[in-house]
Amino acid sequence: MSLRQALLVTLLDGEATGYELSKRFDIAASNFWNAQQAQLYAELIRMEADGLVEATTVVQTKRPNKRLVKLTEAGIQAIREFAQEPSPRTSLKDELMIKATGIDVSDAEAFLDDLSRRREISIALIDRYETSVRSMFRGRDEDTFVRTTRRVGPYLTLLRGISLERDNVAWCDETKRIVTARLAMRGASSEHRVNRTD
Amino acid sequence: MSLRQALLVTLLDGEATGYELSKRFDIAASNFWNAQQAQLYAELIRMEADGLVEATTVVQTKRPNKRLVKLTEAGIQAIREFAQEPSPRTSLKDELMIKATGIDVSDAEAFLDDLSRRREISIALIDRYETSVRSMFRGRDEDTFVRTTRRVGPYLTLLRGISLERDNVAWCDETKRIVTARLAMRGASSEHRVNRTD
DNA sequence: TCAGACATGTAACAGGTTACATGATTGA
DNA sequence: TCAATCATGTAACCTGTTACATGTCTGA
Repeated sequence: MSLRQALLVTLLDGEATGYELSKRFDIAASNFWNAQQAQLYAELIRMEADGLVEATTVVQTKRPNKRLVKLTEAGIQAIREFAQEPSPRTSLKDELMIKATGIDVSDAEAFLDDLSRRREISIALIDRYETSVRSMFRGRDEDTFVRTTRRVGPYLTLLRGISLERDNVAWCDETKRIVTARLAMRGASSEHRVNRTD
Repeated sequence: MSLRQALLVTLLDGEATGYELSKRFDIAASNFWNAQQAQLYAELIRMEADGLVEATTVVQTKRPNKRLVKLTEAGIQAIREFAQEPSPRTSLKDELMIKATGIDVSDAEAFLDDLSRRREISIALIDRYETSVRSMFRGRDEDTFVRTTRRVGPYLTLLRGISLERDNVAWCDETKRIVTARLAMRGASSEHRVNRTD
């Protein structure tokens, strides 16, 4: 149940509506957590019942009414308690890796398409994360930023996101190289590949 | 429902019992998928019903009987069909990143402990993955291996696993540096930190 | 005029986790 | 003798996903 904790730390950026939170989540937390908005609204209701957040309804005339959610002292306390427990290892699920494992029995073309799609997504994410870093720095260099900012947490996760996506790009390039080389070979000389003991 | 596909490609390494599969999964698939064994046995039963795998019961006297599971033609076909569909973006969930985001209100010591635990795990995984690569290569260099091996898929995912864990180590080191620097600062000079506009 | 942003929720279903049940064999 | 390995499964519970419901405002 760490969706709850993910929401709590996201609320450190200030109060928000469920709708805003789901966007903030997409931008700020996208490199380490994900959630559907249906799940998010449900969890917010439970968090309110447990006293971790407070909600005030803002009546709007031109829009549906909204519920502004903010952290309570108990919510901040819950973040501190969570920090005391050791974290399990990252669990990741990447369908592209399943396909990579099965490449030797599958169609290489479709896999290469998937690879280049993934590469583009990663490039776009790097750009987004780097823009976030620049706006956090506000002209300061890294050292000054780290010494003077009130919140360094979001910067740490952005660093991880950037290196993760750069690595993704590098892997896509390397994999494309290997898969294309084998494709080219297959056409050229199938006689070399008979009776291998591999 | 890609646990199914993850199991299918894992079975490309040859037939196995559910028990063996769960271990193989831990070793070979741990850098891109995870599953509980309860889930795995249940899925294998469904896969058998769908004709993707065949199971034969091996009677044992000194051990409980076991069911050897292997891929059918339909199973291999299912891998091919899966490869045709585009993959969604990776979904990752990393509690350590939640803690990093909340570091500014939490206890830094506990976080640093978690960091060094994570670092150790990553170091151990790199070692394990590199051993796997060496045993795959069987003395060949990368280029020769790629040109002559029957299955390059597992190598591709190992490459991703190695770079992922190296990156993890680098992030842990960088993060430790930043967090310790801020810790040291806090004690030294709180007057510098009053009335910042940040 | 039409898509997309704003805004909150419910219901049904699918997927994943934890605990339990059973019990012999093997190596430290 | 004690923990780990081999070996398969069920049941209860928790989490996560998809589809649906509703309706206005704003900008292209």
